[in-house]
Amino acid sequence: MLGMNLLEVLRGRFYQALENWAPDPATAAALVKPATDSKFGDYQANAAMSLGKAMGKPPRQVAEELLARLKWDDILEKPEIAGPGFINLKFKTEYLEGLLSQAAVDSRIGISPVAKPGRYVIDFSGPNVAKPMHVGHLRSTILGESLARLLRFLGHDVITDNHLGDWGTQFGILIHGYRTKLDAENLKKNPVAELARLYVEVRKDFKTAGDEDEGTPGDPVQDACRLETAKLHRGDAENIALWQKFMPACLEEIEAIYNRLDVHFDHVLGESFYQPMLGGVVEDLLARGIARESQGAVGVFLTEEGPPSLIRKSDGAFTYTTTDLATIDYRIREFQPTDILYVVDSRQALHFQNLFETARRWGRTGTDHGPRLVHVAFGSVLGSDRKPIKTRDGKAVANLDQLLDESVRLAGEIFDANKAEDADPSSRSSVTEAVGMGAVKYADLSQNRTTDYVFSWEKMMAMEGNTATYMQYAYARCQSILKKADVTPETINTKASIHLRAQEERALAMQLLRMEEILLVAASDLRPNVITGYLWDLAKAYSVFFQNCPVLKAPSELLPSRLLLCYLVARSLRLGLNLLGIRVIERM
RNA sequence: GCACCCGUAGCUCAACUGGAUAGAGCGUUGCCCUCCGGAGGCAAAGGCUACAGGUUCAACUCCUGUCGGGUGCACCA
Repeated sequence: MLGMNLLEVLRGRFYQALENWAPDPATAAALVKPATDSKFGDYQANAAMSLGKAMGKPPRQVAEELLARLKWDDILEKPEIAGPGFINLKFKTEYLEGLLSQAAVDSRIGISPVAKPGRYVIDFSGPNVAKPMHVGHLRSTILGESLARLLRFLGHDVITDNHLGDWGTQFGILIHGYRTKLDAENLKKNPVAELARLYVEVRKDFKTAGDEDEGTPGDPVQDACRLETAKLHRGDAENIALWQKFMPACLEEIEAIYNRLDVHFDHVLGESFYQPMLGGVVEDLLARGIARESQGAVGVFLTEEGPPSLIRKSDGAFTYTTTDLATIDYRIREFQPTDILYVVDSRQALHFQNLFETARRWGRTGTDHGPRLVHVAFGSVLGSDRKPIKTRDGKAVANLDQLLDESVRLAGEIFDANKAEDADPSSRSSVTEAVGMGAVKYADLSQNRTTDYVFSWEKMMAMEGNTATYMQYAYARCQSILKKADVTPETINTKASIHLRAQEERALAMQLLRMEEILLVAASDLRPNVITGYLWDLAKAYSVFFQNCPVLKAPSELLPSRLLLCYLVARSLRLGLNLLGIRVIERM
């Protein structure tokens, strides 16, 4: 299945033409890009302008000489030079037809796995257990799952790991609640609900209503909770036993959300898992002179003047930096990854910068050894007032489970309003769940992760424009046509020859053939919104095709070709949505 | 005080990492249902890309400064 990536084909051709002729052929070949406007063709080569300077010739002359060296006539129409020296490239339609025919019979729709797979450890979601999950956890969870699916599909070895906050101060709160406010009966009947209740009840007694579990000295309730946490960390048998008693219920609660979101982890190694290793980490860093004592604490001083990263507090407790260092060490030993991705809020950028630098000094990573450590940062979730949503802002938005329920409820309204000719009432719950989850995920993934995310039901549930629902709908329409033509994935003639007569057919074909190129961009940038942008373009191209090219009523010589186009669109949409963690629906 | 991120149409966001006339959705204004699913399509209006310099054949993109917003900076994670 060679040669399906149009961009790579062209770059390869240009590289050959440039080699032994122009300086730095690789860089110049990389200047082959998708056309900025379809009226210029399919792709364009922008190398002549800069080469003109380097070679001391007019750019248009460089373009002409370059074209004379380029082998194009088997796959391209005659390239044209435009403007200051742009080379416009347009594929021969027969070439596109041939590639689509190959894609139609290929289980991966013609998308090749990468030549050199890496091994990625992806650290995402990482909620604090025993605290209700809220919208803030959504982005990491959704983004991480999508990146895992994308990299895996491209042939990389992917290891997902949920680094749970299962050793923090929230357990002090729970233990204190357990000792003072327990409803023993309820704990037996419904442990998840009772623990959630205890957490909320104790938090109500805090003097300050912040987002943090700790912070106000002199608050008797907080002091009591802190004491319980300290006892737990010191290895107090009673508190350890309580922790072990609480954990299954905590895990059960988050597991339910993950199931609903169709999110899965290969490993769930929380902070507690690394506790036995922390003392050794500190000792080793001290012994190597990377960390030193200061004011009773132990820290890594990365700059002369700035504050250190503490790895042991003056009370002897370790910090999350210590845990993260132990985690890096463990992952390198256990998995030998080429890359470790941290899908975490951009507010922790400084922490990761310091962490990665410390890991480097520790010898765990370097330019010639160890994994690439990447903080896949994303913006905050904001309310409609553009202020970050805090847990305590409450409302219907804060609690994740309620949010998902609301999304499904809204999807139900849409389902009921829809007058689908063959609506199947028995499928209502599965359809609304898929539409509801899809809407939430897509709204998030379709936005560049680096920017803050304004939470809006209106936008999330919008059924027009670039949304999950539109994609799911486009998919269902494809399926509907195939069904009416009485073909199935098993019976459709995938070997029928493809004819791209109308310009709408050709435009759709180009879009279909660009998927590999797009997925590679999405993967190298770790940005799923590249995929949603592609799906939106594909769906629009399909819609235009659909509007202008009858399928079922097509002339008999075109019918198999157009059916095959519908089939390929359906498969591409399904694949793209699947990489985003969104399910398709056969009828909706 | 220091550091990092961000200022793009009325609103929410793109712009494939330096390419041609900065694009979508919502909202606004017009069209298109005897037609495979109108959750659609076509068109119009809307911009000094915060501002001022600089680099370049070419700047939303890179550099410097100014203004405005966000976030983070020794014992929370």
